[in-house]
Amino acid sequence: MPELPEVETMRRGILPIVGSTISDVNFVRSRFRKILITPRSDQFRRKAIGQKVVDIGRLGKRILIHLANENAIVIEPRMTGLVLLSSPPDEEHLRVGFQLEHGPVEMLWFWDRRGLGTVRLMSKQDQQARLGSGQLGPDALTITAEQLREKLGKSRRVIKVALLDQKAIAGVGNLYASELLHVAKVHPETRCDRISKKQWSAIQSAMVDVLQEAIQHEGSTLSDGTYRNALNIEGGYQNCHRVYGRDGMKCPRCRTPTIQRIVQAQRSTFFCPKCQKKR
DNA sequence: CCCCAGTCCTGCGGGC
DNA sequence: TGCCCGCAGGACTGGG
Repeated sequence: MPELPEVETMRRGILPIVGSTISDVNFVRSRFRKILITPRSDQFRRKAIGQKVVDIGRLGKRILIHLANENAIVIEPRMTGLVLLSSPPDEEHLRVGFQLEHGPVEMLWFWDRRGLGTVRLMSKQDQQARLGSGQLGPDALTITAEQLREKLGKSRRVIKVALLDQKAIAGVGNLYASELLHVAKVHPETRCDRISKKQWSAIQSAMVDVLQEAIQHEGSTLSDGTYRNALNIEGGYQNCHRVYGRDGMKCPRCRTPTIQRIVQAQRSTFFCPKCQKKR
């Protein structure tokens, strides 16, 4: 479930490798389906080995490891992927190992239990094609209320489902969509084209507040315990959730036990019907 | 354009 | 106790 706060925590965790040189790349054979790695191993290795890591960025739910040759290793953890500097939770789900030199650590791992994650080495052109505005919307931390309204304001989709559309806005996933709508006091089934200018501003500022707050707590580790930071330590934001996973429990704002779970686009949504009125 | 259902994948918890 | 099934939801795809 890594969303923007978890991926940002991973990014910060691996910042110490900036300045290191990649001395080897190994794709670990596992008994499971190979995760999606492009290009194939020999080409990947040729373009990555010997390259210095010059910066580590993030766009939405993707980590970008920028190399001196202007290529970038783009990691998408998806559901269960982890980027680690310390020893991984287990050996059997290790997917990629990057050996490093001239820096403080010797290895960067990509570990992924379910194997839905991807690791792609992209040229400058690939990055523009795959991460440009045609494919990925502005990052959730920097999009303005005006941009948000431009992107979604005419859509007939309901707001909670629309917030998950990475082409419109990058970084929000299922968990934080519920959380931010609760803070913004907007009902998750509100159609985008019925949302007022004032509400778009409330959504945008709630989004930034919730995501920043979650980053400060190093993300959310749910009961399956999968998500960890780069040092294999759990996040703390799960203890701060207002509505996610709390159906039947007390709303932290209005204090009445009204939190409800509904299903939208085959995904769980949690909200307080008292605080988040439908218009 | 939009929406929905199916797909990938593993681990888990509930029900019998 | 053991087995099966449904669920979790990142992104993507094909059909309507």
